[in-house]
Amino acid sequence: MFSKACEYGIKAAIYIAANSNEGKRVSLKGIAKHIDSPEAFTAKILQILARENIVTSVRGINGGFEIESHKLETIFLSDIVKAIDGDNIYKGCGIGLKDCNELHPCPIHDDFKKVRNSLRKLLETTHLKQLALNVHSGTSFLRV
Amino acid sequence: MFSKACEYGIKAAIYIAANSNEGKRVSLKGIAKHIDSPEAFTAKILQILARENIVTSVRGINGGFEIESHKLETIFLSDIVKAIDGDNIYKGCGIGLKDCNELHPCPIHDDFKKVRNSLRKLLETTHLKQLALNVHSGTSFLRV
DNA sequence: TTTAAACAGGATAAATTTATCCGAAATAAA
DNA sequence: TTTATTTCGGATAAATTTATCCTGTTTAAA
Repeated sequence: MFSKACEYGIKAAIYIAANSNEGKRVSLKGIAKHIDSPEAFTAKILQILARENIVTSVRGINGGFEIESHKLETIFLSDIVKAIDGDNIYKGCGIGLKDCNELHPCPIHDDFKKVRNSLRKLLETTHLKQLALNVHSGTSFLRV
Repeated sequence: MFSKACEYGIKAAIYIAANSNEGKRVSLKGIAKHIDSPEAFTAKILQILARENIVTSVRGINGGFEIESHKLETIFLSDIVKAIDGDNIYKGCGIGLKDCNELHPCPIHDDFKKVRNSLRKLLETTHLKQLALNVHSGTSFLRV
């Protein structure tokens, strides 16, 4: 569904969000450990999220990553997916046609439109705060 | 969503189905041309579909690929996707956790379950005959 | 029986994705 | 100011996916 990079990105963002919600900044090392991802690769992904202003990075001692708390409810999964994988997953044609649309549909166009739309809606309405709260309360988990 | 190989596989299967429905056998060359795919790579994918008894291959002059007509309504998109990409796309966890389930859900488990289920249902209820008929009638298209 | 058409499948190459390494830059604390 | 910590970002490597090539086998027709 999503690329590995995107999966790491989603997990990392949720972990950072859960901590930022408590005023805690977290380091790359801590993130990689908690979401069970390769450290250096995760660094690359966090750089993308930082460039896109999804997370804030701070260098030096006691540095790390955080998300401004007022942003927690305005960053949606779609923002993260779009930054890393692009939006083809919920916009493109199911069988990869360049020119697939209502007037010129591929054979599975109508069926896939529903799935893709429900995916898009989900990603565009799920923000980091709700995910972070679930993790924090122990309702859901980020690893194993 | 699907791998390139799987996209080619779906298109090829629909094209073969549309022709088999009219009693016509089609060659690799003809398939690749009509679905706009690389010939040698498409051959590999058709080998997979042949091994899985989804399509029948015939060697030699006038050979090619066909699908037994009685099978057209019993081969579903899920069979093709499963043969090429496996079923992780509509069974696995959205963020790649090994042990994600109701009792131990990832943060996006519930939301994704719906999308994945609708995808699974779609793939498991759409058979080749209906797709082939749409292509044949000009209601939908396989390329460009 | 010879020939040409067509798929099978192993080997290899190209492209992309995933992952690692390392020096540079920034920053807070000693 | 020095030092230790931590992210940044370029280079490189490993793994996977996508794509090509070539030889062998099958088959029908000449």
